Amino acid sequence: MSYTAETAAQGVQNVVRALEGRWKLVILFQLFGGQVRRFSDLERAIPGVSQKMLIQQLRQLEGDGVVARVVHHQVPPKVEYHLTEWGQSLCPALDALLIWAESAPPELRSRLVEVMRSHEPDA
Amino acid sequence: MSYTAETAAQGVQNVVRALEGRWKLVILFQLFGGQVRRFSDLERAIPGVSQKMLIQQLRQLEGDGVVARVVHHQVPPKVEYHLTEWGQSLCPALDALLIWAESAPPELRSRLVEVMRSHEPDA
DNA sequence: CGGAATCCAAATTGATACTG
DNA sequence: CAGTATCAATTTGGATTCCG
Repeated sequence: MSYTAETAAQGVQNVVRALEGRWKLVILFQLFGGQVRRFSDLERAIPGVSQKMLIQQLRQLEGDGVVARVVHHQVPPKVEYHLTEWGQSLCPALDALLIWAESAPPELRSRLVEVMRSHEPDA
Repeated sequence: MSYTAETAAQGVQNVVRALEGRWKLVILFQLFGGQVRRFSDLERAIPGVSQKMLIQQLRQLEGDGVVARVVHHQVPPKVEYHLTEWGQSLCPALDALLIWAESAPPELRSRLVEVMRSHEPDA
C-alpha cells in the first residue's frame, strides 16, 4: 500500500488523539524543553484549571506515554512531572504550533483571547 | 515584560484552542497542503464522523479563519473547503505532528489504534 | 501536598428526521 | 448535495469532601 496523505492522516489521527483535551497542550507547553514541574507548580501556572482536570489530563498524558510522573515519598508529598523521551520528541511540533499561533492575525487573536477571558477571574 | 516560555504558553493557548475538537485535526490533515475537498469528500474520508459534527467543526474552523468555504450555486449544490492563508501556515506544525505521530513507540501506537477501531466498520 | 471519590451542572456528541 | 433541527446519550467540567 502506498503511503498517501490520506492513509497518513488516518493513521496519525490515532496518535494525535493523545493530545486532545482542554488542558493537554497547555500542560505540554509547561513541560516544554524538558522542564520539571511539580503538581502545585502546574496548578498555579495554569489559571483556569481545576485540580480534578489537571490530574485527569496528566494521567491521560502519562498513560499515553507522553508525560512521566515521579513520586518522591516524603512528607509533605512531592510529585514531579516531565516529558518522556517520546514526549520530548513532540517539542518541534509544539514549537511549530507556537510559531503558528504567534502569526495569528491580530483581529483573530483578540477574538480568541476574548473567549478565554470568560472563565478568568478579573484580569 | 520579557517573553518567557510561560507567557508564551499562556498566550499561545488562546490561538491553539482553534484546533480543539474531536475532528478538527483530522479535517486539517485532509486539507493539508492546499487540497480542496467538498463536503461529501470529507464525509467519506473521515469514517467515524457524523454529518452534524463535520459541519460543526468546519464552521468553527471557518469562523476561526483556518478554513475557507466556497459555495458553488448549482444543482446539485457543491461546497468546497480549503485552508485559508493562515491555515496554510499551519502546515509545518501539522507536518511536525505527523512526524511525531509516526515516531510513536509501536506498543503505544497499537494501543491508541485499538481505541480508534471501536467505531471502524471492519478494516 | 497531591490525590481520590462523589455529586451535579453544562457542554459535546450522536442518531434521526426533515429541507432547499 | 449540503445542510438544519431536535432530542437523547455521553462526556466533560466544577465544587466539595475526605485521605495518606
